[in-house]
Parts: sequence; C-alpha cells; structure tokens
Amino acid sequence: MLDRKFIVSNPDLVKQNCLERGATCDIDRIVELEKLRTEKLQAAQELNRQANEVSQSVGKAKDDTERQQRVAMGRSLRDQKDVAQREHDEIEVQIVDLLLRVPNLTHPQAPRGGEEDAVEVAMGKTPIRKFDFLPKDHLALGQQHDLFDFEGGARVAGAGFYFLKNAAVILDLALQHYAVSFLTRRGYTPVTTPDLALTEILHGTGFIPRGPETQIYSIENTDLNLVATAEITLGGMMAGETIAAETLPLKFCGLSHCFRTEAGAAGRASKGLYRVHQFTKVEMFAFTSPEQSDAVHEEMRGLECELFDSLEVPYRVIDTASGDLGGPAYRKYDLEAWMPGRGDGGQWGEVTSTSNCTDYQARRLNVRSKATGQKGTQFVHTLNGTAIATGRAMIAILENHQNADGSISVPAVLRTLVGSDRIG
RNA sequence: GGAGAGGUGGCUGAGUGGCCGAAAGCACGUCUUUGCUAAAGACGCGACCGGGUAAAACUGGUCCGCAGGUUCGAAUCCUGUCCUCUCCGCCA
Repeated sequence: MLDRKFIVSNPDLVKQNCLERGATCDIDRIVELEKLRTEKLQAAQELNRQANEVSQSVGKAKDDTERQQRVAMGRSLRDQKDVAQREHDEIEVQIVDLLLRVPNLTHPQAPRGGEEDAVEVAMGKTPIRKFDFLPKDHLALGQQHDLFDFEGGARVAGAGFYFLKNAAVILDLALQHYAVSFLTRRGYTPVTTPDLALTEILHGTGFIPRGPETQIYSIENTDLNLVATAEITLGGMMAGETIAAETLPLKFCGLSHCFRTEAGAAGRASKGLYRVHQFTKVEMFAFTSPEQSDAVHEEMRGLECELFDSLEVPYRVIDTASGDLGGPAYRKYDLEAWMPGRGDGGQWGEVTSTSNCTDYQARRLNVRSKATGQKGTQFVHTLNGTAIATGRAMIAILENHQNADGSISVPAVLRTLVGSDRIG
C-alpha cells in the first residue's frame, strides 16, 4: 500500500506510475475521498470533544434539573458524533479498497514496459553446454531413474501434484540443506515457517486470496490459507511490531512448502515439475531501513547468482520491466536458468526472483522501526528473494548435468549431501 | 478436546463507573552533590492520528489483548473472540 499522503500530494506522479505498471487505479477518486474523510474525521473529533466536555460537567451540575439537561445534551452530541464517525468509516473502507489496487512506485532504473521489455543484466558463470547427444528433458530422466510419480500424485490430490521418489528425494533434501547452510553462513537466520497464514497477513504482503484469478488455496470455514511462498509468513512474522532501528537489517532464510492454484495458467508451457501446485522453497527475507534496501536487494541477487553458479547451472539475470512487477515490488530481478529439455532445444525458465518491496508491505503489515532515544517511527523496507525452489532447481540440475547414458552428475557442492557423485 | 487462571505503559505491577493516560517500583533522560570501575537527591519520562509552528511552544482526539454492547461518562459492568499460563486427556 502506498502512503495516502504521498498520493494526495503527488497525484500525477502516481498516475504515471500506474500507467507504466499497467494498473488501472482511480487516483483522483482517492484524493477526493481522502479530502472528504479528513473533513469527517475533524467533525467527529470536534463533536466528541464537546461530548467529553459535557460528560465532565455532569458531576458538577448544581441540581437535578441541570443534571438531566446535561445528560440529554451529552447523549445528543454522542449521537451526532456516531453519525459523523460512521460516515468517516464508510469513506475509509472505500479508500482502502481503492488503495489496495495501487501498485508500489517503481525504481527509477527499472526498465519500463511489459514482459518483453525486461532487460538482461548479467549471465551466470556456467556456459550453456553444447551436448554431443540429444539431451532429455527432466521427465524422461525421471522416468529412467524412477524419480517422479505424477500419476500417483494426480490420484491423491489431482493434476499438478506429484510424488518425488528415490534420488529425487535425496536431491530435494540436499538442495534445502545446502541453501539453508549457505545462507546461514552469510548472516541469514534460518527459520521454518507455518505453511498456512491468516488472510490478513496475505493482504499485508500483497496477495489476494479468493476471487477468480487467485493463486491462493484457502481453507474452508477458516481464515487460513496455504502459503504461496514463505515471503508471506516471514513478512507476517513481524506484523504490528516496532523493530529497534539499530538491529536492522533483519535477515532470514525461511523453509516452507508453497502452494499455488495456478488458476489461468492452463496452456502455458508447464511440463512436469515446472508448474505444479506444491513445491518446497528456501526463501530469503529481510526487514531493512529505507537506506539499506537497495544494497540488500543487490546482495540477494548476488547470493542467488552465487548459489546457481555453485550448482553449475547456466542462467541469465533479468531486470523485470515495470508492467510485469506485480503490486508490491519496487524492483525485481529474476534468475532464469537454461533448461535444455524445455521447449524445442532448450529454453530459459525462471528459477528465482528477488524483489525490493520498499515500505509497500510494511505499511499494510504495520512493521515499523524506531531508533532508541529518538521520537517517532518509520516503516521498514521489506525484501524477498528465492534462494532455491527445489522443483525448478532440480529440473535445471537434471537437464544440465545429464550424461549420454542418461545418468546425472551431481554438482560438486551437493555430493557430500547427496552421498554420491552421480545419479544412475 | 475438558477444567481453571490471566492479558494494563520498555519491564514488574496497582487500579471494580467520572478525581485514571493510568499508583508504586525498575529501567531510561536531564540536572545537582559527592566523586569515579560506585552512591544519593531533584525533576522529567508512553504511543498513535490530527490542528498549529520555520522548528518548537501550544492544542484536539484515540489507545489498558481485540471486536461489539450498556452509560451523559468504561481499564473498571455485559457479550463475543483471540492469545498466554496451569492441570487433565489425546497425539506426530
């Protein structure tokens, strides 16, 4: 959510930003309603003040008649206040409703435009491999080594669910362990998070459960939802808290399952493990001061690169264009790994994403910071970044590290964890 | 899941209808005295949203887990709800 005062004093800037983001928002209406709301607020406060005054005077009435008069007056003032307050509240609801649709501001250096305007800003250290045989896709490799059971998954939970089996389980665990240890060594506090979160927390982080296009599974008869990413729970972890400014940045790496309905995704390239309803992810998350967020964002991008370099997977880094940023992100980098078995002769496939959400989530979640000895608080900045989503990372590893006989070389950094240097 | 107790300021903890934004202690800040790996005293010290100011001063409102209700007036009474603790049961 954007600061409404900022919107009121910079309506044209915000409108331009909405345009670049491809978001339709009625900024003029917000400005108008906010003005109205302030008037109602002041009216309600004034009536309340008068009512308080009258209440105070009741005890000092000199006789019963005067007392009765004052009580009646107080009641009337309260009633008037209630009316003004109710009008105010109705306007407030309308404003918040409009405000929720206004996307975050955009980093000045982020490219403008849609998906096709994304800028490739870097390449990984591992070059794209020239195979002297026809590389298989991860499904074929999985079949050869009995790594996945999609039919069983569908029987149990429907299409888009799967069982991992045999070496895939070991690889999945190794990737989790590797990412968590890697980040712990770099100052990220490891946590496991709930896999469910309250609707309010989803809203705070900018996710919109329920509705036709939602990515979110909700639990019937409760206020709970399956999380689409640990970003939701990690952000929510500090909801309503005021953090001592000296302790910033707070950096976490969270391990969670991720659940996505993938509504509206039908038809998109989505063979096998690439687009599924459930996967496991190690996620970085940080609460920072406004001054720190750009640097921490670059740090997260750097860590993602280090991780995928160390896994010997070729990738490119994308600076996402304004129209493709979604609501909360101010700037977003994606790592796209080269997946030799994807499409016809290989394709880039997104494996990580890191966003600087500035104060957009913090405002809704009400996460502030306060410097000791100083007056006032400010909203923190929040950032998130995928360390490793095991499913997609596994696709990249299997497809890039396959050998002519269909065996798969385990990347050096995983060999101890996997307990072997090859699969098959 | 059952029974009970409780949620008050940074912390401990008083407060059962107006004199309570809230005693007292701790912590913290400023000052004074002594003087120096200490101690004593005085004063001050919550947050948030508004108005006001160059900034202050000043000023209105809200907040005692949360949401409702009763009342002219609620930390205090009523209802619901969440959370914490203890005991019992169950369980990975």
